[in-house]
Amino acid sequence: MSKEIAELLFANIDKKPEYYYEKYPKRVLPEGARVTRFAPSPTGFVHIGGLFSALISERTANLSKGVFYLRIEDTDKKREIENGVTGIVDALNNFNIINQEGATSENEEKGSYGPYKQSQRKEIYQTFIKNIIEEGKAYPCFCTSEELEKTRHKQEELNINTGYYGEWALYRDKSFEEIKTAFESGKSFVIRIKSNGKADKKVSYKDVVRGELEFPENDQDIVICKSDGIPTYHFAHVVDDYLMGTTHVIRGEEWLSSVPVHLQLFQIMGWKAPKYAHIPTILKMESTSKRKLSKRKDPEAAVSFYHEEGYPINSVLEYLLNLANSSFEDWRKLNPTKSLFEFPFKIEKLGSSGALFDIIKLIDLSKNVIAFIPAEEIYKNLLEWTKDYDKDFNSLIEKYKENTIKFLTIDRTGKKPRKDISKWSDIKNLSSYIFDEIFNPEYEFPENISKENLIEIIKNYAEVYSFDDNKDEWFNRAKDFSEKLGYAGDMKLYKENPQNFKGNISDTTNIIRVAITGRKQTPDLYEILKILGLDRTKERLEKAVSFLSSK
RNA sequence: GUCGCAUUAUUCAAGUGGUUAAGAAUCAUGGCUUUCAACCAUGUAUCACGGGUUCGAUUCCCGUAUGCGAUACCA
Repeated sequence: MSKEIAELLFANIDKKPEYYYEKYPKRVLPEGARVTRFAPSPTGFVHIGGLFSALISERTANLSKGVFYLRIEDTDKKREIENGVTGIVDALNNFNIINQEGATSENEEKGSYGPYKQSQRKEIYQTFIKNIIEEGKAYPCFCTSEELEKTRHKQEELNINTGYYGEWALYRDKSFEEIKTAFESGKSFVIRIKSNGKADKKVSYKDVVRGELEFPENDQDIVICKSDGIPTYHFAHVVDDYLMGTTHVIRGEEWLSSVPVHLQLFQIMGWKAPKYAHIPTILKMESTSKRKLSKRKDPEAAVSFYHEEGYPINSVLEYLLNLANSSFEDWRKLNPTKSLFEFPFKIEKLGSSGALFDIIKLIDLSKNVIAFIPAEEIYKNLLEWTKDYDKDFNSLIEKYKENTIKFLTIDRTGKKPRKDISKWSDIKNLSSYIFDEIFNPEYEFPENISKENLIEIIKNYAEVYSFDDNKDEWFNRAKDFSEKLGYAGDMKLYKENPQNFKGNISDTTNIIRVAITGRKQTPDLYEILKILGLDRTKERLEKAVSFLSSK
């Protein structure tokens, strides 16, 4: 009888499972190689949690000499957005996460286990569905949503578990004739599995990150094929990951509760289930409660945010890697110059609790990453980034390429490079004083020095400054000039008897700094003066004096 | 309601039946420095709570609380 049902429902399907077993042979891979995938739905931008998951999958595959592929789970046409696939591919590529197989753009893909878009695999799913109907393991259900609703209400009244199971599974044991009548009347139907699970029995399995876990068996006759003929996620997952040879399913913890269903589905299909690794969600603190990063409220949820802000790719990747394996930090300390792709990442070492996204930590990490990038390379990145996000600044740094690089070089050489840049977008503000076009000083002079003294210092400095000094000469000159005006040139002397001086060299050099750059914090002043050149230095000093005089 | 997962400082976290409970960020204080940054030093945890098992529990067990998730013809 089940054969007739299968034929009735899926007359158009003429292939057998064997066809696909042959078409997609077992992968030939080295011992221990892991095959993983990133399987998003094209329903919006890529979430930072998605990138996290993709990174972990990619690392797990590549470190084991396996395969990482990208599968598009577009079985829900209602939620799909335009160019969703391109968005995903771009997002991954922007972060140097490259899939060996799968989608490469909206309608293109590579690899021999495709198609990698679920919407194009309908025939495959239906072949397997037809097959298990024939075997009597699945059946059509013609219930309307009203009928299902009614069942649910009744169950709620009786205070028992809701759902489609056991005696509540209305179409489970219908005769062929009844099914035929319903089918021929054109009623829409779904395909459900005939669950053999018992809610009072337990299944256990070993999760790669969480260890031994135990759940009640699934007793629901869950839907595997929707009325539009497209399978549900659950069924598509089982078929795809089997045929594509996935060894490790890495996904968010929201799937944990579905594991019994998936295990059961594999068992029904007669296939060996892959290993599962359920990774924690990335959360955000809001007032006092933790919550999932939300696409609507949190700009930092979208990976494009990091791109737009100009965080280096590696900063974001290192941050995520560190979230995944906290030993990353120690490794990085021991291997400051190695590529992050050499880090012996272990999915087994993942924590299982949700981590708060900590942008302050990201910023710190990013400063460290940028500190070790040579100036020329920073310049290249900056040029690239400003091209997309700050055209004006882009033309400025192109025009003054040499000065920009010189500026970026200050305090960047040696073992302890300056750590003041956390993202490309910081640079404009940090460097604004070397470009006359955007120099707009606020003159944050120290409060404890009188206006007259400030003017005196600046005017005198304009007279003694010599462009040709080397650094030592320059500093000695600053010392002499400070002492002449009554400021201590030697900090030790000053600290012993501060009352003997009007101030110290730190005051005078700082005043010069503010006069030249408009601000209190800058890298090495000597180098800045070198970049500006003699004329502009004088000009700046005059400008500061007239600013002060006019106050 | 039912089921599952989680809980070590402000944050990320390592780790163990007996330890001074790693490390990193943040914050605070001090030091060094011509400024800032950096750097150095120091400080910050009754290991959620309550019971048990044990000579001994943060670690094992049971409850409670809180958070998160699942309970769809969404993924």
